[in-house]
Amino acid sequence: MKTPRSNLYRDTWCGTLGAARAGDEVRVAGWVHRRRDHGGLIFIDLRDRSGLVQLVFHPDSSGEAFAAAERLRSEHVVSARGTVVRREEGNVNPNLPTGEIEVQVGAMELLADAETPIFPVDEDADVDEHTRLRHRMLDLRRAPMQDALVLRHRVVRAMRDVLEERDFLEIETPILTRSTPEGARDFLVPARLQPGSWYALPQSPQLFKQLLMMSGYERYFQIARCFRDEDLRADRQPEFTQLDLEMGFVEEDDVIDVMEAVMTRVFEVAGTDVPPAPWPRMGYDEALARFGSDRPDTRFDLELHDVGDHLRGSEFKVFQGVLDGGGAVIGLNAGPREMSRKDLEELNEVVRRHGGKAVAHAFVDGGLWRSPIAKFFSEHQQAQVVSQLAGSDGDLLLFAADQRQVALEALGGLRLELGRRFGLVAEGTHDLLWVVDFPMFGRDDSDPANPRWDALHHPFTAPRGSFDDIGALRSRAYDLVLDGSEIGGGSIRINDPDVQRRVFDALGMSEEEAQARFGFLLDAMRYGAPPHGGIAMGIDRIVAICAGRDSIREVIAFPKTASGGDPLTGAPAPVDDAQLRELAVRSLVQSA
RNA sequence: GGGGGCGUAGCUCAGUUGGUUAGAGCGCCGGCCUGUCACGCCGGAGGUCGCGGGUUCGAGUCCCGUCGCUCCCGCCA
Repeated sequence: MKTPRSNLYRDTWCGTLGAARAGDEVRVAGWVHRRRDHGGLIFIDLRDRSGLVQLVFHPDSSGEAFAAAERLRSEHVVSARGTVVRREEGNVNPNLPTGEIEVQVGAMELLADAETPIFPVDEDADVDEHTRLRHRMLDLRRAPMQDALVLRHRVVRAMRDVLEERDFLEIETPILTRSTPEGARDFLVPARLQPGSWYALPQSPQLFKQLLMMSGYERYFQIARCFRDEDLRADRQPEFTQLDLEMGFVEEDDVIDVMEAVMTRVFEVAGTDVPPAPWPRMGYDEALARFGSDRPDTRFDLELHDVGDHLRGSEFKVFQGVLDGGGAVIGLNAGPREMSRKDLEELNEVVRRHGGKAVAHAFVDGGLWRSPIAKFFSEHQQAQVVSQLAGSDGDLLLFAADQRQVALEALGGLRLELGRRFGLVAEGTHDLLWVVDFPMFGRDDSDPANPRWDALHHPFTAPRGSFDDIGALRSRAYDLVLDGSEIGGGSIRINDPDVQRRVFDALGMSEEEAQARFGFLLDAMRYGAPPHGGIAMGIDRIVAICAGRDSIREVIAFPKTASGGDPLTGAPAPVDDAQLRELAVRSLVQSA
């Protein structure tokens, strides 16, 4: 860190002191990290943002400072003046960057008392997350949080740097905007000046950035806060941050090229070892077929195979029924695994959780199966499957039978669980790929009376192919996947109002409805809309993975709990009836 | 909306089959200590066992409900 401007409290950072400063008079300020009181000699580790330095208090050199030091406790805030002294030979602390020196204090001022911290600030021991969040100001003092937020700053800085080099403009878009059906539930804000009407917080700046392209800005980006009122997860918060960008006159390769440059710099500054760009691209169909996911974790194999062809015509009614019904039997080779009955039952549970019905198993034995279901299949069938799955003696083969997509996704979920359970990913290894060629629409049959098409990406994504077969239409979308986590996604957008109308139509939106909700976009397209496309990257997820954290809450200064609350501020909280009246809002919830 | 896990001292945890006065480490407080750096030694304080109800002679332990946290499915790019 650069030398701070000298003032009343400090003229140097604790963590920057070293042997080169020996003999200097310095003024340092910070928090009492630890104290070691030897009665006649007191050591204080003083902490500021830059690190630690050891202060020494001798009773003879400054009785007043020594007396004050006797009363210091953890997290007291002090400013101290003294001399940087080289430590004697045996007193050097090699574990401390400033361990070659110490500051012999001549004068000290206590700037603020501190109550005993509710949990230790000076060590990284696990503390219940709710306690950490309720006292986040203490938690944020601890090294892991400081490291994470510094890393986050560097990552965002790297993004800005690369985009600056490539002539992007950083432009802000509204936070109070109009409700748009981009899939997720909106956060709503009542409009006082127009009783009965509501703003929505943006799920993303999607429409605004497209308008910016139509307005001639050509290369835009924003570090954008986005809001989605859906249930939380380890990698999902109701408000989150994206690197949002859009480019005019581009096709897929242009956007991907920029993002590979951006992310390469990001991984560089984060010290995250990833394969060099360009990163491989995999079609959606292939990702699903091989890994049972549209965001495959390619750091380990255990790939999926459709083994149905070998198993047709068996006496095993479960498989045969599925095959007769147009379904598939998917298998994977889990490798040489010891599995108790209980373990196998747990695998069943995993498969069920991911939408499957059950998992069948067979151990490879002499090129054939040792399995409760082996008797239903001919030796030829067993051998064919063993061969297709490259099975060796002792390998555990696992099968799921269902509608093809269901079986693939269920076994894909099982694959991830096996990867975790058997530690198939070496610590610190990362893998990246682009997933491309997504279907434009997904079939939603959840309501049998009203089957319909949903946009798999969002309805502004440019389609590829013919509207004659909506199910076969592909989209010009691309997702970037890191270690099985979707860290970003984007697409080439529609810039032709007729195509946009056809997409709305396919989604079951009437002409009038489309005009009412997106008239401004359709209008804009009629006044000279260039071909354009872009991408949005999930900064929270990227930083979490680079920092090796399991949850994005670990890289957000003030995150929310799984129920959407903030234990620090108590948000969300009830408001006065007077406030509601002013907003023309009536609560349907009985107050307690 | 559904399923799993957790809730005992300030923090992290143990607590047997339901059985006397609920324990440990760290932290905290007091005393001693001039070269420690997770300082050390001696002593001490500290508990609504998340909350409510039930079963029982007796509940931290069993049952029901409830609250909070968390992971996953649904949902969500």
